[in-house]
Amino acid sequence: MEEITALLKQKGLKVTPQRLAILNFLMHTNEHPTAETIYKKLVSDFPTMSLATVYKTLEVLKNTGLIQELNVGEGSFRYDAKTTPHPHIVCLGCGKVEDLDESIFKDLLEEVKKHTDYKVVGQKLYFYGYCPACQKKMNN
Amino acid sequence: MEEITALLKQKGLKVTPQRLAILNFLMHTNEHPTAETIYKKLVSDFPTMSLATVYKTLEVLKNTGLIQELNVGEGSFRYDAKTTPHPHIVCLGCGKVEDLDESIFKDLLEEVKKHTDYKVVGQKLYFYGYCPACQKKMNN
DNA sequence: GTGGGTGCAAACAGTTTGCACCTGG
DNA sequence: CCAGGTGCAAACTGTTTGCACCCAC
Repeated sequence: MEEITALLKQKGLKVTPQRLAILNFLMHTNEHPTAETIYKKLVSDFPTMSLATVYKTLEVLKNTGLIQELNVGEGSFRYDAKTTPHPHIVCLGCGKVEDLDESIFKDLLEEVKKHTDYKVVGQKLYFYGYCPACQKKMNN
Repeated sequence: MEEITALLKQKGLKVTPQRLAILNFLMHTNEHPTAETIYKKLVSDFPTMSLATVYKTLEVLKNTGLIQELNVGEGSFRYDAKTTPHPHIVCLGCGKVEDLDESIFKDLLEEVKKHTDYKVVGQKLYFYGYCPACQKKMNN
């Protein structure tokens, strides 16, 4: 928990129990939760926590670069404490979102720059498919 | 307009003026409009057209594969009548969305399949940057 | 004629905002 | 002590739904 306190201080943010809880949760999960999910996981430990605080906190964490926001094409955003640009894969069966190795796109950015006169500063790569568990379900 | 009529019939859809207008508009623009944008462009010609109809129509066109839905990370969806999977680039200055050549990711899917045990069926690639016009603005 | 499509209004989900109170530094 | 954070409720945006009417086939 100290490293998390340090991260927040380093960005000039006040260290509050709510921020610690949210950032800590995001850094120890790989399920790419939505604001709603985060809120539900945390209310039990922080009964006064409100959804508005979760949103506001996610906003500041995003703006300071401590987390990144994903949009895999649902009606809502997901959040990820792994801030290096890396591709995600979405299971169309159960909706879960997992990381893919970023080695996949080693030459991709160069290739894009060659084909456009935009000044490229970021990328989001999403793949869609069926996870092993859902494939099994479909074969039954 | 006949080709559009044919496309709808071919999918077993009733050919209504609203559907013709929406699909026609999408097939002759490259601006990747939102439902709202489509609605605003069409009300002048179809004063009785409602936003609900636009949404319902986009839904059926999407389900029959005549258009695809994009989500570049705004709060809303955009629609594209070019249904081949191709990457998009989003201008962070003015918000416009343009197509990129799909040749960019020729080996990408193979690479992904090698790194995952998901059954991969689709992909969405978004790049973010500044278009030439917005770059110019920033330098002034 | 009838089943599917349309259009209105109302409902809904996710997110944002205003403001009084609270608290970390 | 006070600037900034929190929490509630209300507002807002984008999207969906229920239902009566309409029209393409």
